[in-house]
Amino acid sequence: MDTQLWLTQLQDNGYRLTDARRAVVDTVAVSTRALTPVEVFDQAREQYPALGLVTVYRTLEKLEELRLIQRVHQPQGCQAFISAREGHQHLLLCQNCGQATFFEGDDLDGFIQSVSRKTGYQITEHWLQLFGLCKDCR
Amino acid sequence: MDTQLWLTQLQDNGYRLTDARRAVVDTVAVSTRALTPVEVFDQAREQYPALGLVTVYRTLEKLEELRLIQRVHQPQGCQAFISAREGHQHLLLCQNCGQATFFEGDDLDGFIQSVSRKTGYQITEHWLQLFGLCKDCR
DNA sequence: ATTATAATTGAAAATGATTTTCAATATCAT
DNA sequence: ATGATATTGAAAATCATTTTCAATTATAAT
Repeated sequence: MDTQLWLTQLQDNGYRLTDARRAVVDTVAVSTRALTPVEVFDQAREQYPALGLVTVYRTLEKLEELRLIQRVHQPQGCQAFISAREGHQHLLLCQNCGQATFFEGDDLDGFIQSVSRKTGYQITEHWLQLFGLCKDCR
Repeated sequence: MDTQLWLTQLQDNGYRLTDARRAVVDTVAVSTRALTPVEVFDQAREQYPALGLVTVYRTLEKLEELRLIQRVHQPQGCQAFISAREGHQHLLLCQNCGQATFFEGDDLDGFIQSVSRKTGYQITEHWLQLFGLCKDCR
């Protein structure tokens, strides 16, 4: 997956490669679901049992800063993270299994311009997120 | 504003009307910005100084349950609430002053259907939020 | 109006998530 | 190999939210 890329990115930005970080990176890079810090902690400890929860928080912070992961907002909470995509992509989340799928969405431009005209706002960013049931859960 | 409506709604749902609740309702119903529990607490205490923060949390919980307010998700955090609109509306937030403006957005149907077709998901809900600068701040 | 009952209150304590501090350890450039 | 320094995990601190509880208050029944 992106594991190797992420490790390289960390190193290129002056961060050191450690077993703790490798375990966190391996866990998050591979997941198709958004994971909370504690979920990352539990899964990553299978690979590196000495891992501390604090290190999970610190590593997630760095990965977010490098835009390799992104925070996922959901009705149940907003602490989960998932591997990010290049460019402008939106998320589609399965309400049953948590499966996350990205999709492109810049067909919105016309719509956004019309909202801008009507409201007088200068619009610089948008969040679009879809919820439903994935192929397997529907 | 919606103050009276909200109080009636609370009462109709078996909740009692108290000075503490009136202060919270007055504060949130009138605000054009999303407010965090502590912001509500501070503002509402100007009207009812004996108010406790716990009561703010409890009242916000009830207002959300009655769908009179809704939680606002932002990059800086997701603890703020704002007066909700009837029907399906989306939020436009000013990144400078926090001003919130609602807009209608169901022109998305075609787009959502196309994503559904491509991904195999049955899509039941969507979140769209725009960020930018309001008329006054741009 | 008075009363009885049950909801509501605020304070304090408990919980849960995240951040900071710190001494020990591990990475990596030399 | 060595040394400078980033990183670690544990414990403590902080911050947001929830729970507990005895006192108070709104309201329905009288």
